[in-house]
Amino acid sequence: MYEKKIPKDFSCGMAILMEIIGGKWKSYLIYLIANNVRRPAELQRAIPSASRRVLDLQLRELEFHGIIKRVIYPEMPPKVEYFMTPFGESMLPVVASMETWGAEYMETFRQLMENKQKTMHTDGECVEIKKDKPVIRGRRTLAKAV
Amino acid sequence: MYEKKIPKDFSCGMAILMEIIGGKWKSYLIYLIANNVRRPAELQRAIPSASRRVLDLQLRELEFHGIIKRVIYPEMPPKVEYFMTPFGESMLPVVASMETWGAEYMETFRQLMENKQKTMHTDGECVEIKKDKPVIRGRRTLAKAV
DNA sequence: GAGAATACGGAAAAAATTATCCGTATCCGA
DNA sequence: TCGGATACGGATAATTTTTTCCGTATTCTC
Repeated sequence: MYEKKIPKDFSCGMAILMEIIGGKWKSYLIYLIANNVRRPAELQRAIPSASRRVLDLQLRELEFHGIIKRVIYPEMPPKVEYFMTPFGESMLPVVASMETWGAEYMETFRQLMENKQKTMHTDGECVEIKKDKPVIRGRRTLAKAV
Repeated sequence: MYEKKIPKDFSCGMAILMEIIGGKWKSYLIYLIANNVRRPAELQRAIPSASRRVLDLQLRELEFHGIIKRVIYPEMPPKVEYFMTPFGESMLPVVASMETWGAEYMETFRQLMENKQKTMHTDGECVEIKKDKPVIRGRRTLAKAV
């Protein structure tokens, strides 16, 4: 594993949760494994936009953190399956609530971002913005304004 | 803001939530602001391990994502306050559940990590590990074992 | 026997995030 | 008038994460 240089401080709950599910695909992996998608190749097919390598790495980390368990069947061709540990299962409600919130506010979020886009790329007239943003944003402008 | 090169896909709830609170200190900031720590300097004092710069950046992003609102009082010396937006408040229960889970399992997690440490740095005898890990971990070993 | 599937790892490049250090400006108090 | 408080931004370095591309090995099918 990559050797970290900046020590981490796990004195608060969020830090721990983030350490565990912070990776780009980890929450997907947890979700999938909890829903019986167990084998590496299946997981890769389920998340095609992720490279095989990262999924591997993140699965290792989830295993390292005690969230999932890797079971190897000594067969040929190789067979591996992942299972949630009890510790991992304990976090499913949290993951679910995160997913639920995100899904519920997906539209809100998208529309918000769309509006930003508009006001950011329109070089012609971003009137409302020009009205207050400079005053709000710039230090210099504020100074002048006062 | 840093211009991203890999487009993001917000088709799932987790991705949205992560986009919003993924930053290193964002959840702290949300927590603090929701608990009436409003002014930039206060926030910085509350999170001394974070550099001023990152907090600024992450506050900008939270504002950009519609989670908090920045209110400028045109005074001298400068005064700024952050407030949760309704959208931001809607995510407080989720943040709370994340924090709660993390706090609840903090000890579990720490002990787990401690054990890993032991088995990783003991060069003398990590007997249990040697018994099964190599078989589990290495491809080659498995091949031989079969 | 070539090519698919299974599973995995190393090395290096690319991308993203965070840290560090510099600067701006005003005001207040010693 | 100097140091500290307020608040902020640019540029660059360091760190971390993710991607890409290479390789290993076995078995089964065509």
